[in-house]
Amino acid sequence: MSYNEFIPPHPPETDSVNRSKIEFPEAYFISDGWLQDGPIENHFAGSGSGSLLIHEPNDNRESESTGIGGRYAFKTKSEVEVLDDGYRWRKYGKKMVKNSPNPRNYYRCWKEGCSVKKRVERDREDPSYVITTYEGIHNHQRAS
DNA sequence: CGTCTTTGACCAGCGC
DNA sequence: GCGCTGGTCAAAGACG
Repeated sequence: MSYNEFIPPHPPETDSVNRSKIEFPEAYFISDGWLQDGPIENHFAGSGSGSLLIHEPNDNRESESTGIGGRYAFKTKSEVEVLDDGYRWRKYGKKMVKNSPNPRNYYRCWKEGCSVKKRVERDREDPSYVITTYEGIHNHQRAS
């Protein structure tokens, strides 16, 4: 298993019946510095060291079509905060946030027309943890 | 030499 | 209205 196999989470298939259900058909997350394979919901259901912090699906139809949608935050244990997850990320900002001695980094998907953003920040309590927030949906396949 | 990060400045929203 | 705070821009430089 390598970092190249990591597929960032993306919003679940919209289910008109039960929107609150969280499904990540082929998403993975990082735990203890290693990639875990399998659906994210399985890991979060268990007692893994990673955890889903927030999940904010966007019910706006317009945003569904444009690919700008849900927001997902993950708290994972990892040495590195920037890794090759199959997408190319361009760092565009760094900021010191209040209430934390650690900087927060801002990344945007390299692909033009794809407005997916991610935000990486170390846990204030335990610096060995990294909090990653994904925002939006990739409107393209993973590009090497 | 091209690509990507760095970093301070800039901007917009919000509370006072 | 003003200043703080979080988010973004863009020029310059690091790095292979």
